[in-house]
Amino acid sequence: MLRLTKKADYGLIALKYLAEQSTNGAQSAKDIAEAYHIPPQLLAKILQTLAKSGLLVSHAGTNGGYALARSAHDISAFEVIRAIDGPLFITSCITIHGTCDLHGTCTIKEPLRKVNDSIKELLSGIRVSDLIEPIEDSPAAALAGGLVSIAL
Amino acid sequence: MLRLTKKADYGLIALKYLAEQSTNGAQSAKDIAEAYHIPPQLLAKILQTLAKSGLLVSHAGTNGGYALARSAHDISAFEVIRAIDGPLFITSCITIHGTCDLHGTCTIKEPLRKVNDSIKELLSGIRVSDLIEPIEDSPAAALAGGLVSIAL
DNA sequence: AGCAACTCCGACCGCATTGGTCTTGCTTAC
DNA sequence: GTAAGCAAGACCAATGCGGTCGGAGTTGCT
Repeated sequence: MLRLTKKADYGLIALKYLAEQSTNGAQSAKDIAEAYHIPPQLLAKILQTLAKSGLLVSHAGTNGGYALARSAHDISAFEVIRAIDGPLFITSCITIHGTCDLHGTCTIKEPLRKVNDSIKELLSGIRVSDLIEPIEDSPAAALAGGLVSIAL
Repeated sequence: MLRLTKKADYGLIALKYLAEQSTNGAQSAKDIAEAYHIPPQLLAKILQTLAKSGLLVSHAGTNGGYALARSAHDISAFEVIRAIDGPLFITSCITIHGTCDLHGTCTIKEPLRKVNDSIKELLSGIRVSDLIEPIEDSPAAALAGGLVSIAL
């Protein structure tokens, strides 16, 4: 259920790495890939996508590479996932056009949309900076954006 | 992002229908399929899966069909989705064996697992019975299981 | 300025999964 | 016995994910 793609995984890992190494200037796709044993060319493509989305800035040439466009604290996991996987939704009922392909007889669309929004808020509350420090369960809870309510 | 399969959609729709028609005895797969313009044979396969998972009871023969095994109030959306789509997880890092394929260097596994659990709780709080009545935003909020907290 | 190394960038491809169909066999009610 | 309905399996097409390849542009060094 609810699988997000490997690309999104890689993207998050890369962003975390870039956040950690932000003082060392730009990091090349190859370096990041080697650090985590990720297929280099695949990661390169992911980073390109993120750069096109404005989350990263790219710098070509020798000693070039990628760097965060914003502070790690201002980039949410939701933005990253949406940039990579596209604006997909929890259910096929909810398309980009908002229309349901079930001839208007789909009756579970609205409840699922609420779930969709809740998940969206959930992910929006998670920042790249939150991924860095080792997890401290209790105190980080407040930091993470706290509570997400679901109203059916 | 976070798409759940069309099969799960169909399954939820069918369960909602069965909950509504629970007083009329068993409903055949064909009837449900026609009511919502769903491919009959596909829905049949989905209902078989749900029956095998113990969420539905099947009754063969004339006037046979499917009925809810439990009260609509006791079946959560999470159970339905898991029964149909299997025990998949939000990220490829979290496999059934709990091992990460990134050679132990995956550093975002733990945060994402928390997200995974939160979504699981979110869906567990939604019952089939909640899908039936038209959405009343405010009062239903409390009914739906209330608040899901995420601790990073 | 010219060269060479480095890095980004876009197009391309195989394969797994999903959505959907067909066929056959078994069970039950009338 | 027959018709209605479930059960179960193989089978097929398409979408999209994961991964690869070659090219174009930029930078630093001499």
